[in-house]
Amino acid sequence: MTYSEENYLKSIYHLSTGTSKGVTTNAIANEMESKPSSVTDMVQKLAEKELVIYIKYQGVSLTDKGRFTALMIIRKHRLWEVFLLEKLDFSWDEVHDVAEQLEHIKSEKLTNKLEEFLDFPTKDPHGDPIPDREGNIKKIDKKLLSEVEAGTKVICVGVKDSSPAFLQYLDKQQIALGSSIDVINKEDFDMSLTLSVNDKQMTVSNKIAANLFVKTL
Amino acid sequence: MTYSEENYLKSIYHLSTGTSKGVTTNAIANEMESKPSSVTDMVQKLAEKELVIYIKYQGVSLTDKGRFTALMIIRKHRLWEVFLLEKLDFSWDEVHDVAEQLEHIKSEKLTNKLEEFLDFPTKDPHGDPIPDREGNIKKIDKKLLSEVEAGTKVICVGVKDSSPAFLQYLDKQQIALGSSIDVINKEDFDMSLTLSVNDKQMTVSNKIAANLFVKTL
DNA sequence: CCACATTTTTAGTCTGCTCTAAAAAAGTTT
DNA sequence: AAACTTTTTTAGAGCAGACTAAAAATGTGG
Repeated sequence: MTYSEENYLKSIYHLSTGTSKGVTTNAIANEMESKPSSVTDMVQKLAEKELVIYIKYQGVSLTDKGRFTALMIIRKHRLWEVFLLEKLDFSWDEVHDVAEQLEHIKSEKLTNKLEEFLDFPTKDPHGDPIPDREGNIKKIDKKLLSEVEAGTKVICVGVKDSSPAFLQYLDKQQIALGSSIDVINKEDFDMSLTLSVNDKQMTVSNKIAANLFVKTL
Repeated sequence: MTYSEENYLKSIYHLSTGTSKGVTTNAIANEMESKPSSVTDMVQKLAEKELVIYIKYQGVSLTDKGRFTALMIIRKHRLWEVFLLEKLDFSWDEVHDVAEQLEHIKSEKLTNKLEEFLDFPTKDPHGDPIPDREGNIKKIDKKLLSEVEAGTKVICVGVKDSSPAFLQYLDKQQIALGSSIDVINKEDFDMSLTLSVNDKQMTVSNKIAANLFVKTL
């Protein structure tokens, strides 16, 4: 299994959660910042290895084997993110790029020992669930902060946009995973929200709220 | 800098310590389990990047830039070995293969944070010194156990052969880094040694003794 | 110092992954 | 359903890294 094949499987996995239809070559090329023709090539190779099912002009979907492989890569990625944040004091926005490299390290023992060392975390620093060693992944019920009614108390469980700019904004506002958020008011005019986060009052735009996942209590 | 280029630099570094002459393509091919013609190709590429000095038919040597790069890879390798052994409970013989992958992760911040997390170790689990972030590496004065006179007390500081078979043998005999070894007798006939290790008496062959580095007190 | 063996390089080929440009299929409009 | 647009695939080519086989340089023994 090459570095490149692993990245394709990961992208296909991410694109196929939520839809039951096949993922298009264009979508994959877009996600991976490559070209559709390159995707076609690689997807044919993955189909030969029985990691995906590929029907010409119809898109791609993962086989059980392919899905498991993808989940193991995601497992590694998210475990390393936890390690970087909790043990090495990386910040929320710095973990992704390094984890992108670490996810390709091949050693089942390493992955499982790391999981143990971290005390079997179930979520990564962005609030996404970590698959277990059998490839089981829990769906976390979460909604966007922008969909919450005024007067509701919620807890921050993740982000939709994980760009450094957004994550740094959240750091600055002291909004982190697990932060308790009280929606005080929702302005009809621009859908901006007045919040109370850790007893500090603030106003955030609808764009911010539409990128923050929360859990109602 | 590619994965492959890094491995070449590392090999050239290891082969050039001890000799002042250029390293031959044959020696590199041998070390890397590849072919001399492949080495010639790569070495020319490294010379263009000013990482090595290469004179046709005369061998290769590292430039300052190349040596620094090699030392940073070795630094990462050895820090990861310490991490695997101390934090994840890997055994002496299991660390190498995984560290071989981890040494290629590109993030200066990761390396330095890892070093800090491990409390700035100066040696890896095989007793080899860890270069600091400026590329300084301490020479450790050590001799082979086979060269020690009978009646001398020494401390185990490293291994010459680091094959799993040898390391597993040492584990079984409970010989580890830092073990105190008392050379009780040296048999003239076959040069085998009678030792006292942690108050346990044992006999080892000359071959064993010729692969164990020790420090006299 | 010539002949032979060894080492090292060159030339040409292969594989994996990517790309551009062109062709083919699918989807959309009217 | 024909004409047009978009998506997707094919064809051909490039680059990195490795290899084999052959040629060139070096080293060595008589």
